[in-house]
Amino acid sequence: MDAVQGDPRSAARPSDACRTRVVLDIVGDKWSLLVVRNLKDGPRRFTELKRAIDGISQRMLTVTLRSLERDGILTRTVHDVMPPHVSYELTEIGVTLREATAPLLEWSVAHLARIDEARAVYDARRDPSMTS
Amino acid sequence: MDAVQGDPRSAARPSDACRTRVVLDIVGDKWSLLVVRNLKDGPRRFTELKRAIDGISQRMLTVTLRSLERDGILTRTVHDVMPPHVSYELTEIGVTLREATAPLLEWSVAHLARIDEARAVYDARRDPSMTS
DNA sequence: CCGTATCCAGATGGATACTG
DNA sequence: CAGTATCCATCTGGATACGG
Repeated sequence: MDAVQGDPRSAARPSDACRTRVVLDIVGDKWSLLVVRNLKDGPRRFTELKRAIDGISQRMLTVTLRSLERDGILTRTVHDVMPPHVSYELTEIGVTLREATAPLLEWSVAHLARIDEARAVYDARRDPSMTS
Repeated sequence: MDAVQGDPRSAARPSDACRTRVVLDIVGDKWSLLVVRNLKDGPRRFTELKRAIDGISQRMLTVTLRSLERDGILTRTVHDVMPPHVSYELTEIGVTLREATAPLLEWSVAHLARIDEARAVYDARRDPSMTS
């Protein structure tokens, strides 16, 4: 809680932790990144998102959208017609966030195979499926 | 589980979810990103990391390091001397991962104020601290 | 010094049923 | 259509104690 004393070569100052925390608080959960990516081509309705994001429950879509709305990543617009019609759209900040996540997504595409391989090697050493 | 049929304009195919999942499985937890960032200047010992990352418990540092090792993000090297000495270092892949996360960190720095503001506005509307 | 083991509280998220 | 409410299983991570 107090200021860092001692040698400053040690890497992380509290603000460092703070920055990573901010990002993870926004997109570190199970669905946020997926929602943000699904809004890349413009506004989408609740049900469209529900169908596009495979496996998400109604509750989690609502929770995720509310959280992103609170953070100013997207806007929620109610069109008061029958039947009810609600659309979600990235804000300017939301667009910049999506762009900032792009390298990470590309990274995962580029290295997915290597990661699977590394995991297999690691697991094989610890759990060699050997008899007795 | 089966192939997507119907109109392809709907944004996310299963592989999309898969990619985001891969990334979040690696750095989506509470400490991984912090550990990766703390290894940016070269190898660090367990205790160095422990002191550098404020608030992390011994258990979580171990768990996080094991996970990153399994994914091929870092290497664990035991120097068999007295007292015991273990050092951790980013692999080539680990370095690329750190680079891929940089935009996201910069994004959080650039937009932190706007996000706080957005949250305050949102909360003020829903919880106006009004009497009855 | 560098862990592992155990226990436990709180957060996360899925299923289901109900509403304007 | 677009939610909300409730309940519950699972996961995450912190505290503590102990071991090589």
